[in-house]
Amino acid sequence: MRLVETRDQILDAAWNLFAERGFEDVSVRDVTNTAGVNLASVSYHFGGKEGLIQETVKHCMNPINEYRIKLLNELVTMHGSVDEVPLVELVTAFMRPVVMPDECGVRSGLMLRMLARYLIESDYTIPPASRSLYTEMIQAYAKAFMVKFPGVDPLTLVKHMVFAAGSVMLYHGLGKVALQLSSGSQEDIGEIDREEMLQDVVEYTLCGFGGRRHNVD
Amino acid sequence: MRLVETRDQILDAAWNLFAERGFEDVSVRDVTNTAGVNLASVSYHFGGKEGLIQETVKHCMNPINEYRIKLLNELVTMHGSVDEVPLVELVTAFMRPVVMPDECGVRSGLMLRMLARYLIESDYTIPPASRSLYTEMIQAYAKAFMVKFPGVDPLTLVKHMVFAAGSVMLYHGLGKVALQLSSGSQEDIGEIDREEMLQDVVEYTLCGFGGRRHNVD
DNA sequence: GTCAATATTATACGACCGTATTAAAATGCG
DNA sequence: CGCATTTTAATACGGTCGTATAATATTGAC
Repeated sequence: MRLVETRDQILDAAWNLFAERGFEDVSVRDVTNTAGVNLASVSYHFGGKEGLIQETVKHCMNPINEYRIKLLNELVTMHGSVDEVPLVELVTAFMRPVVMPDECGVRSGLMLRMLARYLIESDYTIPPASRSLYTEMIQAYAKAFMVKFPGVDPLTLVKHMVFAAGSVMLYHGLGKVALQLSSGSQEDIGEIDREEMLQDVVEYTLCGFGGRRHNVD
Repeated sequence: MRLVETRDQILDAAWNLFAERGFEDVSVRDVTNTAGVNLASVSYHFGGKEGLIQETVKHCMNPINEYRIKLLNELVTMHGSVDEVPLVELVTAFMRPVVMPDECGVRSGLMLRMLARYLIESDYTIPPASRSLYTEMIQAYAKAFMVKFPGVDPLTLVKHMVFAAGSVMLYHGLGKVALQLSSGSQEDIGEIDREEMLQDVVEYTLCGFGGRRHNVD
């Protein structure tokens, strides 16, 4: 079956190029040349460039949110009920798919970058093909956090989820720069350890969610 | 003096257009038409599109970091020494310029969006014209946080600063969406109250920096 | 093997892009 | 005023873009 191959080759090339250089900066010709297929294939399979973008983002975003839901469900069944799931595991389930996208089939650390790109360039609009899943995910976690923090305003919890999602967004890119600058050294700091990063951001998020101020000063 | 007017008109138009639609998506013609000046003015005053972008970003980024440094200095002189500045005020000084850009002459809430755009599209590279100021700012705050947390690994503190900066980045855009989704309602939630947002994100950041876990479960 | 459906290719079209060139106009100074 | 400098304007150029069209090739069912 040739049809599947071509379509997937295009998506594969689009994924890498879009993530690396952005949607506007990559031409349909760039994609088809990289994929080794004909220019017109994009129109045929995706209806045009915009369709290709939507499909590419969907193939990146949906597995993340599916993985989040899966992890949450696993936690609930494992501990019997939502309110028995430790907060740290809840937060980890929420963050892990973003830091470790490979675990849900989303390759490469370019994922966050492409997602950020799309969100910003599309006026923070979740692509239609991913919206219902996103809603489901947000609501599931919101409900879980509401169980853990019965006294806290639900809106505040959602805000914290957004803060948490944002925290990790700059880490891949700016994090390296900032770390480099602050340490004063010019040499590249190299790849960031993902497990350590996950632990860091979970700890940080955990404190933010906890909502209690540390007793310094 | 006509020269200043034209240059400023271009920067003004570029600011709005770039923030709203992105750098790639806005043509030099869009800018000059909006500004009501001739197409060639951009080449003349900025050397080309790239020069215009750099200048626009600089005019948005530098005041933010200058304001951050200014607030920090004020706090130090006010309280006598760094270690006497309450942590909450330190975090507020770091966050406030980003949430309230108008206070340092950076108009409109499009600032964060344009900055995010630029950082992502430029591979998280701070523009050369803003780099030294950025470095100065990061190092000043890093030093201050090190005073407040003498036992904490400096690298961890920088990470927390990056987390904090990221937290607020999605709030303008995705925050609205998420809040809307989670509440289940379809209607637009309207403009976000900035003072409330600052308070929220400061509180959240404060907890993250505190590094102590809340005693839920 | 035939044939309709599906998939791929080659190619052309019109539109818009960023920049350079050249001329016109405005400005500042003696 | 007169003139050199700076600024604005009109326009042309080469290139690339996304898309549509038409022809060719491949597939799968009978």
